[in-house]
Amino acid sequence: MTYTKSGKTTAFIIETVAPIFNKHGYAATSMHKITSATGLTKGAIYGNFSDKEELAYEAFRYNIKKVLGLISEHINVTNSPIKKLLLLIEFYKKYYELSKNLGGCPILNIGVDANNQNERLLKKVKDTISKMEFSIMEMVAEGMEKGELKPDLNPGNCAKQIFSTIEGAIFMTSTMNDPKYLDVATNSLRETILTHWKK
Amino acid sequence: MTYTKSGKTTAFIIETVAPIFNKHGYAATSMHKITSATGLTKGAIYGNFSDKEELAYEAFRYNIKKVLGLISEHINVTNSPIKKLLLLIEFYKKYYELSKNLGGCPILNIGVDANNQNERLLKKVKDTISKMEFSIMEMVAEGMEKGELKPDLNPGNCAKQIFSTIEGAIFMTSTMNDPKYLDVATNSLRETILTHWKK
DNA sequence: ACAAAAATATACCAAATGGTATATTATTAA
DNA sequence: TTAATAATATACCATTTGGTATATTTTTGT
Repeated sequence: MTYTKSGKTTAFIIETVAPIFNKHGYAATSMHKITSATGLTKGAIYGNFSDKEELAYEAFRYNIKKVLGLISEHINVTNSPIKKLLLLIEFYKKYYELSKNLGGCPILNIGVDANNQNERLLKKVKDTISKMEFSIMEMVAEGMEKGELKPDLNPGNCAKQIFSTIEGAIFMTSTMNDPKYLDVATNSLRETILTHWKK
Repeated sequence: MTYTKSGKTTAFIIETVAPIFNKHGYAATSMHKITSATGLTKGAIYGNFSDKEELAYEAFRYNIKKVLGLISEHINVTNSPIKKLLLLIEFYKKYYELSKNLGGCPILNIGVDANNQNERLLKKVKDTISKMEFSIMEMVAEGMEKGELKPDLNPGNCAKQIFSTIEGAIFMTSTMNDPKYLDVATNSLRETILTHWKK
């Protein structure tokens, strides 16, 4: 087998740098931090990425891919839409621990950091949010079709409520360093689904 | 009358600089931005503030004072705790417009920005959140005492839920540039209060 | 094993960074 | 009005910033 190095360093840099950008934001992440964290020189970094912005962009993509992967994994054990919704909410109960590895929630951190600062990154955050919101919306809609959920729900609003509530709890929990907020929020969402949305 | 200039420039600098720090964060707000925005020189800035951090700190304090002032103003037209809660929620319906002047929500923006970056600023954010949460908790507790709210509520959890939900909606609305999230969140909170918390 | 190509390190750059010492200008109280 | 004082401007500083040209090393296909 012809061992190929191509792409390996690129991936290593992204992995290493992803939590740094996520934790400290774009402006506060210097090239020096990046070289010292990776143990590589600027030559290596700029040989693999055109500039700091591309690095930040790829770092965000990496983090999102990771989170979305874990979510699908956790959710796709059932075909029932309502069960999927409940599993999604359950996923975020343990999200505080997970997000510590990532350096926080990428959507929240980069969303705030890139706003009014980096158009391209902000667009990527927006696209990610839209995508996740759409997935939740589909679950609700499918739940209505299958008769699991009440027929008078607004799937778009439900999706907005779920995602917005979760992001708020993530912000509070990570700012206050207290998992209680995620607890309260996920409990409240579960109650809403079971006692008001469920048919 | 002996006109005194003392403190006037200090106040002017804070006012001018507050939305900048709020919008761009600490690291991305350079002293150059500050001097060009105020039309003053570094001499004037450093004559009034010891360093950049103090400026950022005072800027946050200024923004918070502004927001808290508007909230009290909006809420303190009644003595009924439940009405106060509903007015609080109503206040955030129009918060998107308001926050544009401030350069976003200071609690959200500085909370995320200062996390893992600036201990002193983060502490101030935490204190502010605790304070606001405590106020909400008191409203709920008083509502229970006065018989406006059901007696089996957990005031601390209620406060966490309200504040957390609102911050999430602010994040989503300002990131997606769509007031819909604040709409959905405030409607949902109002419903919860009126149909589940109200006696 | 070897030449070509790809990846990385070194040494540098101009510009920007936060901050300061000192000169200059405004303001103050007498 | 004037001398003292407070506030601001100017000119400077060392350090750090993101980035690059080029030299060196590694990896690759043969």
